[in-house]
Amino acid sequence: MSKDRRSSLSAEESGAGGNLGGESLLKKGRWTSAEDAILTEYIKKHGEGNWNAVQRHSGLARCGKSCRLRWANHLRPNLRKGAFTPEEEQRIIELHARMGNRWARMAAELPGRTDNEIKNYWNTRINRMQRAGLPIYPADVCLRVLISSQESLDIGSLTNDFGQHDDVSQTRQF
DNA sequence: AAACGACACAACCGCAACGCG
DNA sequence: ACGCGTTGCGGTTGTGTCGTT
Repeated sequence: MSKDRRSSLSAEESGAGGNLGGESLLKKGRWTSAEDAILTEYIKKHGEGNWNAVQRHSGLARCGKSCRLRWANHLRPNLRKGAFTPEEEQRIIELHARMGNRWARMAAELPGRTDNEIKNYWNTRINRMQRAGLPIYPADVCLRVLISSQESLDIGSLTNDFGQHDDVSQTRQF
């Protein structure tokens, strides 16, 4: 089912002509360092945002979506690359217990980390846990989240704040 | 040394939300 | 109020690497 797609994705080194065959002239697949340089240079000059304009004016054969993703996940400054620290892992588990699959929100709580990174980490972790028959959330995390969600509920009932109601429902899962 | 599976990472797709004319 | 283009998010898939058999 996916063979054709696979071959088009691995066409990176065919360079600019990589996947230009279809009705669109936009390239797909892995980014080259040359493309990275063009995108970085463009954003330095014009700033972030307006991604379709990036596509039109940068000379890149990439759709705006792809440019945005590349910038957000790899090129923007202050990105933390490398493995998650134990502290970050702990934080992710807690955040997921509270928020569920709100990757972008979780990324906002972890400076320098991207939603994609967190999502990837979580998905492989989930797979591993499920295969091992282990609980997804450690007991101490369950407890801590439960406590903090109750506190926020109390606060919410006092201040009539919006609270994190779906978070509470998430905590019911375990 | 080769085959295989698990894992980590990168990127695409579809959809919903948003802003603007 | 509505349509349209743009953006952001979450899910999914593809690919490379590494360890195990």
